[in-house]
This record gives sequence, C-alpha cells and structure tokens, in this order.
Amino acid sequence: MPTPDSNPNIIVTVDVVLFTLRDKKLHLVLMRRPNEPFAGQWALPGGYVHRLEDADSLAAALRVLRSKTGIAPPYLEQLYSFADGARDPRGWSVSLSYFALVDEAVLTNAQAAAPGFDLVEVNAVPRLSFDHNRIFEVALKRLRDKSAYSTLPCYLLSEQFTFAQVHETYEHVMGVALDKSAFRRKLAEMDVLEECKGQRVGGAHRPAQLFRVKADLANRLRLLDRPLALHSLAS
Amino acid sequence: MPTPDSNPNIIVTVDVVLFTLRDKKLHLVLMRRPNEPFAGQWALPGGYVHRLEDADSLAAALRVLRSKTGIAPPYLEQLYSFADGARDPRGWSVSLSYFALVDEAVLTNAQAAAPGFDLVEVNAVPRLSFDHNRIFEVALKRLRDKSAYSTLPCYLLSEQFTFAQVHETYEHVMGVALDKSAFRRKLAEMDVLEECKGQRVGGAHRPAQLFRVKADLANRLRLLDRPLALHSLAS
DNA sequence: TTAATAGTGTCTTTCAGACACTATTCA
DNA sequence: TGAATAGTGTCTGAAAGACACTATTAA
Repeated sequence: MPTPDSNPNIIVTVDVVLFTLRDKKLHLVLMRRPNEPFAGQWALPGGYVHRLEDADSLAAALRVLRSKTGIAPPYLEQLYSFADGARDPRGWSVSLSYFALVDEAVLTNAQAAAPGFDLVEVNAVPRLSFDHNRIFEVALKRLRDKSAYSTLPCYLLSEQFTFAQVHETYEHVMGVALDKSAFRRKLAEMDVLEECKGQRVGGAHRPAQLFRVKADLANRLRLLDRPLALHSLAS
Repeated sequence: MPTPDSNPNIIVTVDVVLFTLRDKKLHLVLMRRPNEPFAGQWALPGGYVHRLEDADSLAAALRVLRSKTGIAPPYLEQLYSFADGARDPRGWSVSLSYFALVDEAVLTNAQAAAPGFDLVEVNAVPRLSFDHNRIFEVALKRLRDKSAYSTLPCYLLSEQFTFAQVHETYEHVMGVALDKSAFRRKLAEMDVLEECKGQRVGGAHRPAQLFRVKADLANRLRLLDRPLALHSLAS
C-alpha cells in the first residue's frame, strides 16, 4: 500500500559491463564520467532510463550502449539489480545492470568511429564510480561460471574462426587450461558449429579448418547438462 | 547524461515469490490486492520501496514480506528485475523481484497469526495482477533449475527430517524421480546433514534416522559441480 | 511371518582426463 | 626431413543410473 514515503525520486539507471577478448586477455569497456557525481572518474557505460524512449530495461541498455559506444552487442543479458540508498550520492537508486559480449573487431571499429571509451584488462580495473567495481565483479563471475556450461564464449568470436581460437577463447575466459581432445568432443556434441570449406594457414604447418556458428541457430547460446572441466590449473 | 525525460516518476516496487511444500506439492503465497490498480485481484506479495525505511532492495523485500505475511524466510534471493512501461497501468515501473523458501510449518503458523494471504498450488495459479504470472514462472524455473545443482530444497524442510523427506522434497520440487541410492550418495557427499540420535517411526516398519542441517553451516546452500540426474521421468 | 519402509552393495554405462599418436603444411 | 600446429584414438578412473539385496520395525 502506498505511503507518503512511497516512491517518487528513486533514480533508475542501466549500466552495462561489456566484455571482449583482446590480445588473449579479457577486457571491458570503461569511460570517464562527463558529469557529476564522480565527474572525470572511470565508470561503466550507463545512464538514466528514459521513460518515453525506452520500452523496457533491455531497450534502455541497448540505447545507452549505442549512444555511448555505437555498439549493438550480439549478446546482452540482465545481470543483477543493485538498489540501495547509498550507492549514489544523489539518493536512493536502482542500477539495472546488464552484461554483454562482443567480438573485438567490432569494438575496435566502434572505437575508431566514436572514441570516448576505453578497453581495460579485467585484471587491471581501476577504482570506478558508484558501486561499479562490485557490478563488474559480479559480471565477471557470471561470465566465467556460465562459460563452463554454455556456448557463451562464442559471442566473443568473429564470424569465422579455427578450433584453436574457440579453445583459446574458453581458456582465457575461464582462466583454466582445457584438454584439447576432451574440449573437441564437447564442442562437437554441443553441435553449434559448422565447417567453412575455406582453410587457413598460419605458417609452416597444417592449415586449420575454419568454423562458423551454425546459421540456423537463432541464438548461439546452448546450455550443457554438465559443466566443462574445472580441474586443470590456470594456463 | 540527464535529460528532461530522465527519470522522476518511475515506480519502484519489490515483489516476492514465496514457495513452500504442502501435501507433497509445491505452493506459493498469493494475496488479494487491497488497492487499485487490480484491486481485489490475486497478486504476489509486494509493495513500494520506501526510500527512508529500506536500506536496500533486500531489506525492502524483507519488510514487505514481514508486513504482509509476518514471515522472515530463511532463504531469500534476488530473482530478476522486470522493468518496462507497460506492466503497470500507472506508468513506467520496476519490479525488483525476489524468490523465497520456507518450511510449511512456519507458513501455517504465520497464516494462523495473520490471515490475509493464501497458499496456492503451483499448477493451479490463477491469473495474477500486473505481470506477476511471468514473475512466478521465472521464479519456478529458477527454483527447479537451481535445485538440480544445490541444496536449495533443504530450505523447505523443518528442523528435523528423515532421508525420505529430503528425497521426496527434491522430487516434488524438481518434478522428477530420483534414484534413492544415487541420491543418498550425493547427499552424503554434499556433507550438509548430520544425524540426530533420535529415531522416528512411521508405522509397522524400520524407523528412519532423523537428520538436521549441520549446525556449523552459516548457510545451508551448497552448490554442486554437477547437477543431479535429470533423466528420470516425472513421478 | 508378513508387510512396509529404511538403508546398502554392486554391476553397468557413460564420460571426463590424460596423453600418445597420426596428419599436413612450409621451409 | 624436420619443425610446427591440426586433429584423432584410446586407455583409465570416477561417478551416475539401475536395481537387487539386506535390515528393522509393528502387527
């Protein structure tokens, strides 16, 4: 039941943790805040929900990402909502947080077209505005956990890729070494990839088969019954 | 960056899907809405976030549950946030949704002390206000999925219980038959239960050992590396 | 001694993990 | 033919699934 205290003036924002893989390291997009509070400090791309423009929070996240980075990520999932009276100095606030994945090439192009954001390695994240460090930590954990039982890391790959690249991507995202043979079996059984008949070299060795995500997959996310190996040590 | 459209007047509520197990069936708490919109219709227990009273959204969920049902559930987890311009006729709104579990005895006592809510079997949920049917569906899926790889269903048990009760609870929550022997092995390996030296009868048969959740577990939620069996058919 | 439920033992199948082996290219 | 990476075959051990078997009680 409404009370005088009820509700007006709660701040509602969306914030997005956008990951990519660059130089075999997981990175995320950060930018300097243009306005107070925390003007000039690092933050996740984010902004107010616009009641008139945004049909829902997913649309708000897409709009914010488009306006701040020019990117429309192939994967965007609601992460968690951080909502309390202390995270924003302006008052009680809600951050509807999302996490997203993109191919590095897309990100590099976007950055050339519209600078204004940076890529930071996940092990070198600076102090961020608000509670964005916490949001980032939750996103990283979710990405790693979910990668163990899904095809999530495929969203970090470009159109065509070799088996070795998929393998590497999983290893770098999860931070563990995965047996090549066992991983191949799993990947085959997931049945998300198809061969491209083109080959590829890489130097003085047997050329690798190129793959792509199956065209008939509306969505390349597949969940596994059992997680991938977690026993091996970090590579 | 703030715009004229920015933010004021977005409605922020918490809604809780509170589950329990009664008569071997999963139930949830519903109540009739006292006010417009949807006055008199079924809805999840929920209410506005109160900026001055609620430190954060978890506190808001606890307050709402306490005030509407008198219950302080042993398990309460953020489920998802439903946020769009269409779910509430009053305007753009956010539902910070939670799901919770309680022992049926607690619920029955609470209901005796403060009527005003009902228990409804999950297969007989009526049409609910707002998008509460969808919230309920997401909560049910989360409960079932998570039960397969955690000790979540233990929160539905009373202080002491037999192995058969734990087994039954898992089966009813997940909606599948679980092999007794395999389940016992898993449960032992999870290492969350300890024997109570009291026995218990049930009629003309060998009495069952009573168990309780280990006292030294701050929290009875344990996650498994691998999910429980999902092959058997519904019981 | 039988009915009923509690609880154990064990065989089979599946699959991850390890790792050796073959294949194909360029220099 | 050797170096390098691609890709396959197969053995082993751990754990799930199935299910039969023993245990203990009251009537």
